[in-house]
Amino acid sequence: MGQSLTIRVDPKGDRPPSEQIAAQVRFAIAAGVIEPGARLPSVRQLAVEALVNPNTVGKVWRDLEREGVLESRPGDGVFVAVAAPELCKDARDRELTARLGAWVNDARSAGLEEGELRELFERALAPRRLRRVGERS
Amino acid sequence: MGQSLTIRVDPKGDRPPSEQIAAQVRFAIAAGVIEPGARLPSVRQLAVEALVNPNTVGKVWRDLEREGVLESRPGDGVFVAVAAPELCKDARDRELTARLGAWVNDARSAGLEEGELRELFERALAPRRLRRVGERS
DNA sequence: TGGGCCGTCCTATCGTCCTAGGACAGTGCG
DNA sequence: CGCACTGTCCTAGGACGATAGGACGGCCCA
Repeated sequence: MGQSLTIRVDPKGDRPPSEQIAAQVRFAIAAGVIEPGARLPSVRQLAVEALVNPNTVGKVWRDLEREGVLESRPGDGVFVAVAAPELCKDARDRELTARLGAWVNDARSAGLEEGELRELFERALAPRRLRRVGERS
Repeated sequence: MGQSLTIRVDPKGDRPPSEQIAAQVRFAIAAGVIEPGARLPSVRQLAVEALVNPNTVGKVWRDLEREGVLESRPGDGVFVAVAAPELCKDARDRELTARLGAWVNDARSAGLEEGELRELFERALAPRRLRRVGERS
């Protein structure tokens, strides 16, 4: 319980660091890893951990406050809002649905049939099983 | 048959226009919509259709030629290479697998169980059916 | 041969995002 | 009170991609 939250940022990912951080925070709240009233790492502290600029973290905190997910108390810290879980679950479902819809759309336009989509999905669900032939379970 | 290829670019999408065009071309080749030897739209022509800069299209043609997908004959046009379908199918499968893997990873970190993942997947496969609650199965 | 189309290349400019470093006011605690 | 910590704000700069406009040589066909 010491570390309630671990943020990982890939500086050369296809999505900017600020969005990566925001998405991870939203998902953590939706999953119940962080609960309303909980305090988040400070701008400078998380900046060191995630290897980003303090301004980048500050921007995320500000954006999430405008969404109603966080409550910022200058001089004290930022905290998870009461309505945050509901908001984040909605946002999570919307984002996951949109991404999966785009994936299905792209896969179909690339000539894959429904059976192949299902096969890829099953493989993605169980990446540990049926990896190679002779592998310890 | 008149229009062998229609490229759509969303200027404010999360991915840059050049990558959107390259992905659509690769997918079209993988799907068999365009076959080896076929001629692609000219840099200037596609630039007008897709509402992008000719330099952007030129960059895509050059990148895809370095991949071995296209063959550029200056003064004549760019054409689908013989080995392109194989290359594009591999690239397509790798990209779709990676994207779906990332999706499953994110969905799990957001607190969703395997059953919920399957439900979202079924819904994405059949967006027309089971829209609302009270519907015959 | 000449005109039109082709891909390529060049320089310059713009917008967006992250980085960098500093300054400020508010809060909590000893 | 005084100090450490908090979020916020400001200016400046760089990286990256797209845009803009032009110039070059190659290819096809009348």
